[in-house]
Amino acid sequence: MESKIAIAALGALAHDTRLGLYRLLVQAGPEGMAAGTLAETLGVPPSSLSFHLNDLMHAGLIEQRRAGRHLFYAADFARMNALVGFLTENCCGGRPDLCPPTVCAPAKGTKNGKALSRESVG
Amino acid sequence: MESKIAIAALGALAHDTRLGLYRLLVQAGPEGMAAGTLAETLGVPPSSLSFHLNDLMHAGLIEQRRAGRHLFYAADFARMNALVGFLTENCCGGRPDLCPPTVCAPAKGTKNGKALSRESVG
DNA sequence: TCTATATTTTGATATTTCTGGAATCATGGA
DNA sequence: TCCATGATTCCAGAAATATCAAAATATAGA
Repeated sequence: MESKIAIAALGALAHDTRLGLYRLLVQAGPEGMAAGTLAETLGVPPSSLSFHLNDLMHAGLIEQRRAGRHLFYAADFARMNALVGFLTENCCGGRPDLCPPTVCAPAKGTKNGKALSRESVG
Repeated sequence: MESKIAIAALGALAHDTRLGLYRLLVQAGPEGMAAGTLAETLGVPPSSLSFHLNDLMHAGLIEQRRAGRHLFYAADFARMNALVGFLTENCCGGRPDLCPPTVCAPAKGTKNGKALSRESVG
């Protein structure tokens, strides 16, 4: 049952538009952004935007809140943290100390845009 | 270009069989497991197994190595760490200190099987 | 109510991904 | 060589996803 939740989240993020949306919302923080702003920023037709926002919501990765005529969306950080925990669960049989240093270790120095660039991906 | 890499990794993990494979390999550590053992453990037909292992390899999430007649697969932890960094990059506009405490924070207490269960997913 | 704005839902088509049996390839041992 | 084992590739049908124009819905203000 838990893995279904994880698969929904991973599948939701595994798409160009939705990944862009999610990363925008991570940057925006708890305040989030209006649908219209997101559509404009990413250049996505309104119907497509709704489709993808809905996908992210069903996956529990973002939340919706109304402010007048605008609908704001914000990232749900707890879900992401839970997802990462699920993926690395029981790493090295639960004995990460028996593994090489870089294995089972959390990412470092990745809060400012250095992640997944050439040096870490090769 | 970077986001294509992330999408490949996320899409690879967003599938029941592949997620099961990856999590098995995370537990197995750097030594990895033989294809046959994986097939038997998950009850997947050989052709399907190859298909999915290949997907994970193309996504850079696992590596292959031969030992006699057996092919061993092992998780590539650096790629996972880079992926997590990419997803949480520039969180709260790069000022996580201005956000509530649980936002932008790395997952905690998730090395032993507690992640993505009811208390963290709600 | 009427109109304008913001967003979602519908629906039909196009594209991609998944599945697993059969054939093929690679290795090690007799 | 020949055979057995371990694993991959090929293939075609089945299933799931993506796209976006058009219609529908929700809200605010005159």
